Amino acid sequence: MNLETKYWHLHNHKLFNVLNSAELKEICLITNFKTAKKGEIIYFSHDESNRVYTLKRGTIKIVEIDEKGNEVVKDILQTGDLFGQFTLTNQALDEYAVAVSDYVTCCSFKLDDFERVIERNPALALQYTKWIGFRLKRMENRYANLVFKDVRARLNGFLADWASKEGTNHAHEIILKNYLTHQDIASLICSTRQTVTQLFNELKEKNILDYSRTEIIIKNLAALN
Amino acid sequence: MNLETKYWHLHNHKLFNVLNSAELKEICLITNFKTAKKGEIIYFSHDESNRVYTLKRGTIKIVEIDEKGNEVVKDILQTGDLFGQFTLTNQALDEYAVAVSDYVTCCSFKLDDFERVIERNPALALQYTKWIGFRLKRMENRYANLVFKDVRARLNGFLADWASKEGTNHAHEIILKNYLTHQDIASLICSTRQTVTQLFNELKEKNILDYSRTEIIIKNLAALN
DNA sequence: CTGAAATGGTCAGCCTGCCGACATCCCGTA
DNA sequence: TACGGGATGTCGGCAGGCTGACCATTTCAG
Repeated sequence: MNLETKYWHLHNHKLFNVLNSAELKEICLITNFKTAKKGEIIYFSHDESNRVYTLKRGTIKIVEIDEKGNEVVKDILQTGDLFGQFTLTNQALDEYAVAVSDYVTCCSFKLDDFERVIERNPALALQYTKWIGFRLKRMENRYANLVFKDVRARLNGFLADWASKEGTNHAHEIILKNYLTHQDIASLICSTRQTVTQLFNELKEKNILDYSRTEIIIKNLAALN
Repeated sequence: MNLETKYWHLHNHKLFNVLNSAELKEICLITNFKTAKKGEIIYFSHDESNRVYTLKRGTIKIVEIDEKGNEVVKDILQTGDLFGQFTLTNQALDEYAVAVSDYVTCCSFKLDDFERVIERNPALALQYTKWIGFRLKRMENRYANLVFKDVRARLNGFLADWASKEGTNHAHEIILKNYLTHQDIASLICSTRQTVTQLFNELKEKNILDYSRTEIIIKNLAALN
């Protein structure tokens, strides 16, 4: 990929828009680009040199693995998000990132290079710090959810959240393109496939939503709270 | 509190030791100090101007409150830790900090002031970012614990952790000064008082530990894993 | 010293939601 | 169009651990 394209890609990123064009060009030099199709694995925490990734396009999921080999979908990330060793520490949990949509594009930096850039750009540093702060807040929220709410409330909250992020309005209905399986959703809200299926059918019965394998139509958003 | 004392307080902090003395003196000017005794509340997220705190001495606990008024001990912090609006965003969960030990000392900055300092000190920015990253990692771990482990495993893990942080060795035994109630512990590992009591007695029965209201003596650390 | 409040101990009952098992449905591919 | 694998639907069983209830013990202020 040539520098022009890289420049264009980074230019509009919320994280890098605090940089002037000279600084941006400098970053372009240390950037690596990568593309992936649906189902392809983008990064593996243990067989990878320490890298920070930003997602330029598409949707990916981050899957965490515990000692016993259980897998849990830890996060769904959209365009603009960061993943990999973005905490700037090199001790990672066992996790990998996999493309959920087609045409995923992301760029990455070596941890060391990125640190050096941050050290020279205070505005970027501040921006980046806030970014991570956001992630921490988000994680704290998820934790609180798990502590305070039951499965039903967590699913409802998840759906409301999803709708507000990616839903498109169509005459009192909100339509969601569904790229997640019940298993994925279960994993995200920390439950099991069966329970999710059951709750989905319950919601359908109550006429709160309709769904198929490809989309979810929310008819009564208010009922999810 | 005079500048000399402030200077001395900040000098050895892991976060601020990347600054030279001129920079440090500058920070001293915007610092506020506060002391508290056991049981006193140090900060309340909603009736407080946005501030970042660092704990200079003593132990505190962070308590989170949900919409229904349920309280959960979110964290126990030791000397050197950060709390308050340290993510540099001004939207906080409902929480407060309360002194657990006597003679708690902490210093605080206004969010804006602190941001300005960070913007001018890239090294500090980097250090600070790593700090928050560390907190994020810790939070992710707690989340994973909740997802993967049952209550017994969580309690064992919690005790092992505690022992490694604050335990003092005495002839094959590890002694912990116990400033937490069963209720506190339950809250931290996301369980209930009764269950914690029950598990503690089980551990005592198996001769893995002894405990009273004031201390916990771990006799067989290995058995906790 | 005394009484109230906080903490710890114990138990029966029950409920959420996990687990295993199996049937069915959908969809891409050959 | 037939096949196979992944995704979804459904159900009974059951257990971890929460709930409420009550009492004993310790702590601490007045």
